[in-house]
Amino acid sequence: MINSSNILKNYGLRQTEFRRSLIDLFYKSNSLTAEDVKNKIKIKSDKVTIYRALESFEKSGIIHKVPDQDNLTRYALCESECNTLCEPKCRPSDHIHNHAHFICKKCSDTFCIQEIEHPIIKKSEKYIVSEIELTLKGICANCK
Amino acid sequence: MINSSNILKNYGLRQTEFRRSLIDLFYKSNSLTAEDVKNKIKIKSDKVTIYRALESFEKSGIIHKVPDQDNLTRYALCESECNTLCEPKCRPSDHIHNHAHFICKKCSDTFCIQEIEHPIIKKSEKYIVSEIELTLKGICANCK
DNA sequence: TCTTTTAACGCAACTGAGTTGCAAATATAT
DNA sequence: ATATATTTGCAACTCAGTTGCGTTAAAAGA
Repeated sequence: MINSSNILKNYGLRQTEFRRSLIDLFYKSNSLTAEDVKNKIKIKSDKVTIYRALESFEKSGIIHKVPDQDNLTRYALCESECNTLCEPKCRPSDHIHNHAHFICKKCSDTFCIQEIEHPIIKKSEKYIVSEIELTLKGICANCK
Repeated sequence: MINSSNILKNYGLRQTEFRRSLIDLFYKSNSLTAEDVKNKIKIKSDKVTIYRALESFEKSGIIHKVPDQDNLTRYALCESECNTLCEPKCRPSDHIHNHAHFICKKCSDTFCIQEIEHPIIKKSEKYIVSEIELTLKGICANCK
């Protein structure tokens, strides 16, 4: 069973109300910016605390960055495979990111699309590719 | 023949030393941020002037945004098809962007890869896709 | 349980990209 | 030459994200 206490424990992070609440929030959201967190989280806290928790969660591998419409820093737990791997623990390098992201131009909601995989890029002699990102923009189900 | 005066003329923009020089700079560069412009351009000018020229060029269709490593606003003339279309004039909607972008993690240089095309995304009932972005990150030819 | 260690927090002040308002300068049209 | 509309420069601002530092509190150890 996934719960915020276990996740913090598994990743060697401390149990605080705010951090448990932040993990719960991520499990209820497609993706979040620092401002989203500030607006949606029940436990009031300083913006610095929010930024540092996000940074800490990312370093640990609980969340990772996803593209954002307005060049904000946006994070997500993302795909179900990720979440599954996160039990009991997974490091950033363990994450599977071979899927596309969708950005809604109306509501800015940003989520993973499991059913679209990255294209296979054949090796080049010119450059070395270590990451591939495929982003679709348009109108999401809620907004259309 | 492409030259900065003609481009400004074609797009109905005014002939100023700075703007001619800015177009020349774009023809010599893969892509540029406002700061790149500030550092590389010969004609000294205020940052506001740089931002407004970039905005104006983008609206006209001379340049367009490309992804950036550090969430900065980055522009490029981009692909040869684009440049060709830009004679005598092309609007933003005329640009062909069915190609990938490469971002070098070492030097942050960002350029189009003509030889890699966007994957074909089949229509979904859930969401409407209006733009596709394919970005590769890694080490460029100069840095490896 | 008490003490020590160290992660997490909050406040204030800062940085850096990008923006806005406005007046002055200058390119183009008449 | 004069009127016009665009471009420029300065100052002041906004907003996301960061840094320094002293305090609080969770976890580890005796």
